[in-house]
Amino acid sequence: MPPTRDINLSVIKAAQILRCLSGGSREWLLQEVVKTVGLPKTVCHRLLATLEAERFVDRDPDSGKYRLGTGLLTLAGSAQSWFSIRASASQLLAALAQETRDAAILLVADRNEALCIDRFDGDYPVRVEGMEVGRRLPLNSGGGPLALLSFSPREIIEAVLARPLPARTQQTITDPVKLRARIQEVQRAGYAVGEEDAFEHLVAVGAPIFGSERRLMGAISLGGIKPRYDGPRISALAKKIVSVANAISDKLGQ
Amino acid sequence: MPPTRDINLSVIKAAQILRCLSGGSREWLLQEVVKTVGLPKTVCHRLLATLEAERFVDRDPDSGKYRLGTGLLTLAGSAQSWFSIRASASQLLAALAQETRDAAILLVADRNEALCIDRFDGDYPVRVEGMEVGRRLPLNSGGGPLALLSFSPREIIEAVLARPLPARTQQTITDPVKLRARIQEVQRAGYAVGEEDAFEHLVAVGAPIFGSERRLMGAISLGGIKPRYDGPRISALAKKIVSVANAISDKLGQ
DNA sequence: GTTATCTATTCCGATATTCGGAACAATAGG
DNA sequence: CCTATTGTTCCGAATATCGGAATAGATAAC
Repeated sequence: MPPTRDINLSVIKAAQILRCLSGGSREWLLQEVVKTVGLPKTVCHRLLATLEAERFVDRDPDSGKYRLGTGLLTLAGSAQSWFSIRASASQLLAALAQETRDAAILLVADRNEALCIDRFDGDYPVRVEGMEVGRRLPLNSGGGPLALLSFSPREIIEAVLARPLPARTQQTITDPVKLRARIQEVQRAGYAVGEEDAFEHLVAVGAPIFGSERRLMGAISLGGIKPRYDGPRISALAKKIVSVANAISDKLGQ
Repeated sequence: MPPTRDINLSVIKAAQILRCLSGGSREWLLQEVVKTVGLPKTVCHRLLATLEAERFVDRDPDSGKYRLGTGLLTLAGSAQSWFSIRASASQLLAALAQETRDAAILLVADRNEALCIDRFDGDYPVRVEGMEVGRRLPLNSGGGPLALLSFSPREIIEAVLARPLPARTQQTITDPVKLRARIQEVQRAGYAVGEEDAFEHLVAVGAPIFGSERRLMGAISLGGIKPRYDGPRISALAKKIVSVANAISDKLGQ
């Protein structure tokens, strides 16, 4: 690690460890953390002990294995409160999820990515994995992110088009020319359909949410497994999703 | 700060700063952070810069003020996944909130406190503040926490009774003798009603959730403003809440 | 029951890193 | 234009972090 001034290396190491623990949905042995982050055992141990004292890390009382701690929930709760759309959207999103039985999520743009800030699941027995609260997607993959991208200010669209487009699946649009065409399509339609372009076997339909002066505030998206999304249902859902998105926009405008 | 071995002071300071930012639901000037946490300006500045690089902190592009960052959402999402009750409860809780129009929350016991790990709001226009995801309550205040406490293992109950009972409002039970009696009442009834004992003007009804072998896994609670909770409605709601809690318990048992 | 092999934890001197006062920008207000 | 207030950069001194090695504890092997 280069001894850069004006930065605290210990905090960076601690963040590395937290990110390590956030991967794999499992509990971690000290030794596994050591191997993954590549720091000396003593350092990991000390940092983990500190993070545990601060409740950012929990450990299993029996096995002594490490996992992320509940203190993070508390902080994240405060962080979430910055997104005022959540309050306006939650009711309508929950109803949408219930009615369609699929997963309804709320996205905002964050550093040229789509960040999921809320989610409601319908009762369809196959649960959609991958887009939980806090997860991110590149703006070129998925119905929600595409809706977000297509109604973003021109400079953001150009910025995204200028950089390499990450491929999440075979279906992801990675050609900037094609993406530009797709964006125009979405702008015309008012919604975006993503078929297995963000997650295999999943389809999602997204629509944008606007605040006052038609400023883009976020997007909603409804997603489920491919077999449930044939042509006619997509059209029907698209109408519904756009109307819910508009309702949220109206609520925001007030 | 004492130079304690086996702990990383920089990380502790960073945590202090994060907690500072989480307070007040507002953005913070560097100087305000300095005053609040009591560390030198240079140190705060460096730590904030590091936390920003790690996305634990965001700053307003115009004002330069600091707030908690979106990286915390991502970590918290992983942390939340440890609570498997969430998946079993979400459907039923959402339906409960919709039907009653009030706020339905899911609690678990964490270090002798009640930790809110999920929440669904009904559409009643007065929003219940105070118990968002990540917030904590002492086990002696509020319908949910009381339900949690009353069905906890004996040793936890005794541990809580042995320590001083924090008063959140005038109505909070702070006398261990009275609390013991109350616990027995709740055990008999199968649910707990908290009237303005956790938050002024709010009433909540809580019921426990059990896993296999009747091990306590958490509690649900439904809450709203006092005028909406007269005697008859409380009785009716209690029945409903207990039945929802039982349904969640059943789902967990499978 | 004993040994071997894993773990996690503690110790402590060397040294790289953090500290933090002071000087410097940048911005706003009078 | 000057003053006040904020955020940022600088850099030598001080000290907290580092990390190899030793210890303790737990589990598996024989």
